[in-house]
Amino acid sequence: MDLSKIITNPDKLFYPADLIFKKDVIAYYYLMADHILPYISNRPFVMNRFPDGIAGKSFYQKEIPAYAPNFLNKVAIWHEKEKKWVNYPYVAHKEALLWLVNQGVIELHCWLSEVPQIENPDILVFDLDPEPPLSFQDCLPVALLLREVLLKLGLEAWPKTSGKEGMHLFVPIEPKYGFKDTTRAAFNLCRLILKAYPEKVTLERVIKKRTGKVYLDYLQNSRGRTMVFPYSLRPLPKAPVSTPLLWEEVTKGEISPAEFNIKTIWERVKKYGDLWSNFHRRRYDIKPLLELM
DNA sequence: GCCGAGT
DNA sequence: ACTCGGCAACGCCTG
DNA sequence: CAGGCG
Ligand SMILES: [Mn+2]
Ligand SMILES: [Mn+2]
Repeated sequence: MDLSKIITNPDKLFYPADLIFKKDVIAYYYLMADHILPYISNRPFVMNRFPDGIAGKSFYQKEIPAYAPNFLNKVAIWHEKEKKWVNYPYVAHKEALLWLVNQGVIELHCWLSEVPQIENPDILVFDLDPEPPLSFQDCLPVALLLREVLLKLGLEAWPKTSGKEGMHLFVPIEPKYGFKDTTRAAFNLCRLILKAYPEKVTLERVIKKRTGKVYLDYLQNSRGRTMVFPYSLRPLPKAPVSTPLLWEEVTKGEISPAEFNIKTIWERVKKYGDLWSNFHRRRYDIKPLLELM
């Protein structure tokens, strides 16, 4: 791979307050690629682009640019409302990832399904969004209860920080259901959590009704929605990283998401490697969740 | 980051 | 030669 | 139905 053919403007300032340059973002993804690719490979990718850094104008882009190189793959996805096909890029190797990063992509936003089975998600997600002034700490007991119930039903959840204040649990599933099924499965479990923790969580879609609660955003499992994937940088001061966690850390609660960032993450990766390295060893059937009534 | 339309 | 706008809807839920 | 939401 010839980086000099892929990278432009390496000295552009991307995180002004932290003196983090475009070349630092490129280097981060170059060095982290082996930990990232197992999770994002072959997933339809939505580009959230910051060509002038996090303080500049940003935009989302689904359609792969006409000028993209052949080594960036694409997949046509039907958009029902617009009645048209949209060609999404998907990453299959490091070179493709770095090309996207050079385009100003800072965050890794991917579908929960993989090519070619794009209509069958292989991840079920539990998206914990603490409504301010709640914070990451308030997600912890909710995440633990989710894990406990999932284990009782025979499913395994993998925790990470979102990089902001929230938390994500990913459950690897067999890609044999549709998005409506996985969304229903997530809803069923979230409804159970609401029953157990009515003071802590909410399923309300109207923001004004969420005050003081953690929003369990089960709709994040719908078709066309994306999630931030493991080891994604976030476009926030200090360049926080969406960081895989030990359940022991979730239990102890002595961590905060801001401590995992582009500068500090390497010490953690050296100590633990990829904490999700066994994520793909087993996939689960969501049937027990569909039967929760 | 790059293209294309307008000036 | 230069500037400037565009680059994203999807699909669900609520009232 | 229009509008909110992520
Ligand atoms: Mn979230
Ligand atoms: Mn959310």
